[in-house]
Amino acid sequence: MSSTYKDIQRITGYSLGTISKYFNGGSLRAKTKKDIEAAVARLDYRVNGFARGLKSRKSMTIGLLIPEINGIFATTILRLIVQFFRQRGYSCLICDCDSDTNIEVESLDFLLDKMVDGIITIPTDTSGKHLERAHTRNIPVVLVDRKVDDFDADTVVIDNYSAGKTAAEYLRDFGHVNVAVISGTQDVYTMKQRCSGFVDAFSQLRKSTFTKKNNVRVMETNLTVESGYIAAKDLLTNDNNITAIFCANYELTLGTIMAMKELGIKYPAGTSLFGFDNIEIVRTLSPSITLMAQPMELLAQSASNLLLERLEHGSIFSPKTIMLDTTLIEGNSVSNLFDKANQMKDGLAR
Amino acid sequence: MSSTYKDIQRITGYSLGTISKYFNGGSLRAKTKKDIEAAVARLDYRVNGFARGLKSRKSMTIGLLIPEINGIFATTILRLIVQFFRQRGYSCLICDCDSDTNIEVESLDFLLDKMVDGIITIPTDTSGKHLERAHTRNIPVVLVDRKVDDFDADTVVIDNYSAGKTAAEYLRDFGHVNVAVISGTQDVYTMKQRCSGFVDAFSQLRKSTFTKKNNVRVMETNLTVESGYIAAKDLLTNDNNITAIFCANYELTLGTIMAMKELGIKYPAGTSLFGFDNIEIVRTLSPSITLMAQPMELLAQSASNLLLERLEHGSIFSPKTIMLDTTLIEGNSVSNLFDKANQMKDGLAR
DNA sequence: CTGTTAGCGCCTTCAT
DNA sequence: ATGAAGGCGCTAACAG
Repeated sequence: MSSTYKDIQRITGYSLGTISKYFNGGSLRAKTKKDIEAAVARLDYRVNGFARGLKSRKSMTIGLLIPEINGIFATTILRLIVQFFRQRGYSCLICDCDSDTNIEVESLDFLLDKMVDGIITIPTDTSGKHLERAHTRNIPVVLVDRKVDDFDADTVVIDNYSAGKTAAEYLRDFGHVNVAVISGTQDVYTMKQRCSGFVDAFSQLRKSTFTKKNNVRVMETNLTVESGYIAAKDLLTNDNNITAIFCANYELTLGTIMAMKELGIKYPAGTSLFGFDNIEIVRTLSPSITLMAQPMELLAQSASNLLLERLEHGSIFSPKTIMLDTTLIEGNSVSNLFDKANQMKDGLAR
Repeated sequence: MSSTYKDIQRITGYSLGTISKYFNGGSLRAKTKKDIEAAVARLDYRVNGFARGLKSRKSMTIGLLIPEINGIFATTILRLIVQFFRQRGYSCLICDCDSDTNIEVESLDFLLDKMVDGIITIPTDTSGKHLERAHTRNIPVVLVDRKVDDFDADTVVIDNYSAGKTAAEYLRDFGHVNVAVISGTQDVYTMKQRCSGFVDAFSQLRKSTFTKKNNVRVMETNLTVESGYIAAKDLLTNDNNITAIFCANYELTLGTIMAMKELGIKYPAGTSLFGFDNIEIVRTLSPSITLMAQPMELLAQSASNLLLERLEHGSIFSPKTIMLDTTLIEGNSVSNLFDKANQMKDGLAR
């Protein structure tokens, strides 16, 4: 059983009101502070968060709800957010839902039951209706990475469509026509956007330049290294026309690299590779990978600031959406087919 | 502002006590239940966790405290534990401390403040003294993966020393003498144990068999893919005598594989590779990796059961330690130098 | 089976 | 600057 104000009162003689002030920043005599401080130390006293929350209705806790605790993107963002709020006196409560929408709802309720002051989530469910439960209780919600159809709240996403388009244009400018995408399933907001951007860019190309129908083979799989690896291996062993692969997220990029290396296919010489996310190991490989980089810090920071704003100024109305740009990081994983063609004409290298 | 028992009372006419029973499993008339149920639905009522916790002093919540939310081993275990407790009506509260002992203490206090009923932790601090704070409050603690010097509690670890030894003996039996270890720093319990087991096995070897001092070069670095990659690259470019590398955890294994592939060093032909942890992508690579596999499910299950036992039967005394065995998974990443020697004699392969 | 009552530990006026 | 008193929403023990 832990100690309470009463214990401190017994030791110091001060009243409960005075002791409360000590913990909540009232003005006290130096000696009073000292006395209470000593008692606190002696008792190893900690304020009871439940009792405090019961009155103040604030828990100084933020709920974080993400699809997978194993996803590098999510956990990277998560860490930055946790850090942000720790520095401001908030703790974070982390839930993952295994990409299961039922568990997602459960977890949301769990967070609400724990009286979190606000929620930042990468939603799994595409409708997002479950999040209404938070707004009903006047708990602000910030969406990160994925938009949602039926729920309006502050949102931070990157311009996924443009990212896909940029990748496509880059490959096109290097002469690639037969390309493939390794992507997650299209019910994931980011995947759909990135694929659409990519495929649309190539479709326009078809209309204008090419007579033969150009292929954009889109392979959909799970968002894991292993899935990407399997998909890439499948693709590379069965489709010999592909000159370039666009991987729509980090795990898929890594899996594809593993598959290529295993098959002895070098990039860019054998097949060109265009990746996503400038994090972890991919950042240090050589040849370096050409990829679209997301501004992770900015994402985390924007989301955190949006929520903090709501926490400090109340009101859930007129939500903002922030769309951040991705950056093309040029490495050496995409070959220039035009150069190649020229070189062959000139009788140079292969 | 959310609704309370009083609101339900106003609608149904039942007293607070009866309503409380509805939420805590007392026996009520069918009609009474129906009435309350209807009111609850209408109000979208949820029990106030603060008020409940204040009385009952139970939260039906387990605290999980780990070093890094990015570590695959930890998060794999974590998911299994969360699943276990979810099925039994408990929720889990996840904290990571960035491998920072100060944050670890803070996070522990956070968990205690949230009135968790029990804690499962992979400790960062090697002393573990901070965990006393939990026992003082009569909160049971279960340690997973790492032992701790100054705190006695239920513990589940694998036999890391034997794992290292087994790896060493395997390499030795295949004729490897100049070997290297890529490891985390020795202040991490598992790393120290695995390295000791490995190095000891080779030291004995030296005493008995070899005249020349054999090398076990131990490289210590951070427990990330990137660190393993850098260490392996360094090792492989600067030390030509090494015939085999033992990687002491999953991330280091993966990093080493990336480095080898990048340098064009094939395993087992170029340098042999002995890994750790049979998870994720490493499981599917070919040539397959020879490695020591940890029984992840059993680890998670054992830890969960130990804690559940404490939760249901009280008493923190006479803690148990469970030590689980690792399994040698034989792949094709270690070459048999004896065979090779024979083959050369016979004028066969390279 | 249902109602009454007395706190759980803390915060917040309102006095002093 | 300090003390006294009431109540936050819920639980539990005891009546009825």
